[in-house]
Formats: sequence, structure tokens, C-alpha cells
Amino acid sequence: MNIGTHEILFPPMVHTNLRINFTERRKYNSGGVVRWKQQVKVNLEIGLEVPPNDGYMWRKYGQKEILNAKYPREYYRCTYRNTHGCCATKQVQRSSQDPSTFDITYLGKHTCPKISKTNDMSSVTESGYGLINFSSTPESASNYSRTSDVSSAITRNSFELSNWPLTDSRGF
DNA sequence: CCAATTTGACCTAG
DNA sequence: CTAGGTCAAATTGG
Repeated sequence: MNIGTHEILFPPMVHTNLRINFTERRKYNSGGVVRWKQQVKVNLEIGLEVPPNDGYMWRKYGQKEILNAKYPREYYRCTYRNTHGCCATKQVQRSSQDPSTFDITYLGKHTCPKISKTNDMSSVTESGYGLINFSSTPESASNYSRTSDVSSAITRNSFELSNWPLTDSRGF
């Protein structure tokens, strides 16, 4: 199920096109912890090295080869685990079938404040490679269909989505 | 110096 | 024991 698509046009000097599809989102509980699964399809013509940022600060704490999986699974926890006691966690795994798709599992609820809703394009180089901080939540994904406001602001290195929800009912 | 990442070791449920 | 999840020391980078 495709619940949202968004295309971003890079600045004129970078002839590249990014498309992110939010293809699936499921919520379920396990042992009292909130658990969220989301499938994010990232499409960049030239290449993309990292999955898009979801607006939170994550710190990687592990990586594991998974049986029968082509790519390793990466383990992240909230940067503010110590300072704010935020124990949210996520796992990111690149799909074996489609390397442009990332299966992301969120575990636990964020108790820390959300960092930013800014999409920072500053690290995108002229070749089109780079980290794209893409703020999104499972909640807002389905509302995300506007492209015009992004295109008009793309001449700068960073832009904001003016109508982007800061919070949602689940705290992600 | 401080904070994030890397990576093999360690832990544990099944 | 195995597979998957986490720890933590060493390394990296600002």
C-alpha cells in the first residue's frame, strides 16, 4: 500500500531527483513497548548512501549481519537516552530484494523533544550524493503530498515544510 | 576535548 | 548452540 509519495527537486546545479515512498506502516505492541514498522522507499537517480532522517537524533550502537539478508541490520537509539532518559530505539534494514527500500522498526516512545522539522540539504554535493535529513513521521506521511512549497524553497540549501506537523498522537 | 561510529565481544531467549 | 540484540573499547572526526 502506497500511503504517500514525495518528490524533491534538487537545486538547479544538481540534476537529481529524489523520491520517497512511504509504502507501509504498521503499529503493534509487544511486551508493553510501542512498536512501529515502516517501509521507506528511497529513489535517487544517482545514488543514496543512507536512509532518510526521520527528524530525531539517533545514535548508532550496533550492526548485525542477519541470516538470509543481503544487508546488515543497523541498530539506533535516541541520542538523548542519558540526558532525557529517552529510550526510543529503531532498527533499519535495507531490503534484499530492493536496495532502495528500507524497513524501519521503531521501538518505544520518544520522551525527548523532537529536534527539528527542517530538511537539511546542505550536505548534498554537486554529484548528487549526500545525507538528506528528511523529517517525517508515520502519522504525517499520509498527509504529505504537496510539492510546490518544496520546489519554491529549494533554491536555498535548506528549507522547511511550513505545514509539517511537529508532533503526532503517538509521540514519534 | 568531546561526542559519534565502528566492530568484535558479550548476553540471552528460544 | 544459534541468531539476534546490546555493550563498550578503540577509533574517527569536529
